[in-house]
Amino acid sequence: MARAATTSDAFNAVAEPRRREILNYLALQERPVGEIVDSLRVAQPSVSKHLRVLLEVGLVNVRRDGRRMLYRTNAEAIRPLHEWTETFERYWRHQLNRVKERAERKSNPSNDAGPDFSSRRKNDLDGNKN
Amino acid sequence: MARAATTSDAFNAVAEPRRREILNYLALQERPVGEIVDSLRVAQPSVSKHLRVLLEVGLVNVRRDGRRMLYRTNAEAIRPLHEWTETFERYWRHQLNRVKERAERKSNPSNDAGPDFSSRRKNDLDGNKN
DNA sequence: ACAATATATTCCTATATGGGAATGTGTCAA
DNA sequence: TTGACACATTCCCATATAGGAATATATTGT
Repeated sequence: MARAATTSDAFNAVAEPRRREILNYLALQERPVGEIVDSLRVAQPSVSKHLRVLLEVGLVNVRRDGRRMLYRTNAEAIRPLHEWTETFERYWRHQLNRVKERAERKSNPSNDAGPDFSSRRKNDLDGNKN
Repeated sequence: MARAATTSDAFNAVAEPRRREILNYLALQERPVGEIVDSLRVAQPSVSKHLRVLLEVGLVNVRRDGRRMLYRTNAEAIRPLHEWTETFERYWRHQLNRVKERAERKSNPSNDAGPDFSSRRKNDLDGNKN
């Protein structure tokens, strides 16, 4: 199986950075495609395609105004993401506390041991990725 | 250009539903891979691969315990997503107000016009997709 | 040293992507 | 009707997936 379609849900649609920019831009006011093109410096067909994806997952609305199409962010569709991330809020608060505690104990001089590999994080295995 | 790598940032990593499940599961406690396999009913190699992605973007931590690897969600890495979605909170509040107003006006009987296509949303153009 | 356990990696393939270029479609104005 | 303008769609392609199957690696107990 390949990766899920970008149009399968808001999570996938929003994974693309340009689409996030567009959503930011269209949050305040509705705007015609041409203004998005000019403001974000992206080719027009590219913008149209991104808007199509956003429209399919309900992240934007459109209405026609003469020959222009006015798009606007539908903030409501972002709520599910907000709510999912929110369930982790209490955890990072805890972690912050733990970090603080460790920092406080740090004033206590006792360990000068080597580096700690007990909890690897990203760049340990980055190896290659340029 | 193809889609950005799943390992390019938290947004992309989290787009995959199974990876979100894993993050939920590992938020409370650290767990060995085997338990994830059993609990979420996913093939072991699949779980390992998802964990690799999550590790590369810093969404989980690991530490070894004998022959087991204990993974745990690093909630802190989810904050950027939370913060991005948060910038839209005020907008959906506004929209909710507008919806409420409309609902209140609804008690006023006056319009029986046809359907409104002025603001298309998803399923209007869904056409085919299965 | 060896078998058993736990996890990671590799190989395979169908599928969807995003950008660029070219072209299609719809709307207005004269 | 025709031309100009504003968008949308199509075609092409290099690239990266997620899952399944098979295999590799690491650690422990005997």
